[in-house]
Amino acid sequence: MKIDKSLLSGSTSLLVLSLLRGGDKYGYEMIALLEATSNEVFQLKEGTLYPILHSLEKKGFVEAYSKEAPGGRTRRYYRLTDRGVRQLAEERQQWEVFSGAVETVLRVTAGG
Amino acid sequence: MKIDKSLLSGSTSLLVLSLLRGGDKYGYEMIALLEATSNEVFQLKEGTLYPILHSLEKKGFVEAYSKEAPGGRTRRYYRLTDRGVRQLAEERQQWEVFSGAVETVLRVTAGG
DNA sequence: TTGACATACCTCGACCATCGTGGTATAATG
DNA sequence: CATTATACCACGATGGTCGAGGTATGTCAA
Repeated sequence: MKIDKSLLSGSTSLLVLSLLRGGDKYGYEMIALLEATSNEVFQLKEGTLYPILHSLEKKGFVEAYSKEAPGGRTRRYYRLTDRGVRQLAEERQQWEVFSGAVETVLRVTAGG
Repeated sequence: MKIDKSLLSGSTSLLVLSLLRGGDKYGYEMIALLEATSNEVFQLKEGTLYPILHSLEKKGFVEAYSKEAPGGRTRRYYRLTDRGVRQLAEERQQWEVFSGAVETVLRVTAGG
């Protein structure tokens, strides 16, 4: 199912931080991983992800380092910082509150 | 709890359509109602809601009509059209898919 | 060795949704 | 008569995402 893009707004950093909680990852990997774990619902574009990663780095939530891949190519890995862990917890809670509120409105008004 | 505004993106029309499923309403009323039913999580600004209402009207999902209020003031009520009902069903399903996908990513990557 | 393709990173301009501010007007309150 | 609450609306700014494009390397087959 095609999802309206604007729904994604605001949850991307939560998703990225969440991915990194499972271990360091590089950009291209995250896009594929997000697509796989979400059943193709999330199909982040590179033009979306890289700016997000740079912004998270600037805010001190992630740290980047380069590492040689088996083939000899260099990849840019991202690691969650302590501040990033705290930020993840914060954004997770915001997500719970927000989605809970949406569900409540849907339930109350539509008798669902 | 303060919610990042961008989380709201994309779900506002769902919320508005959903409100109207419970009966015709006017703008000012919707803002107050959304705030109340969501436990103060949603605090739509007028500058946000009215453009949304006009856009929904333009798309044929709602119809507007003026009605005199008890005091003598004129209010602009909005009513869900048949197309609006279908659109609501569509957006509801998108929301379910989307929020389910977020939950999945959170669960898988953070062992929650 | 040449071309095609997948991997991998990045930038930039455009778009769109939301916000904040400000404006208008009426009814109720003191 | 001034203030507050109600009620509608427009407009410029902001910020997140997209699409398109650029660069570079490794792999595979012809």
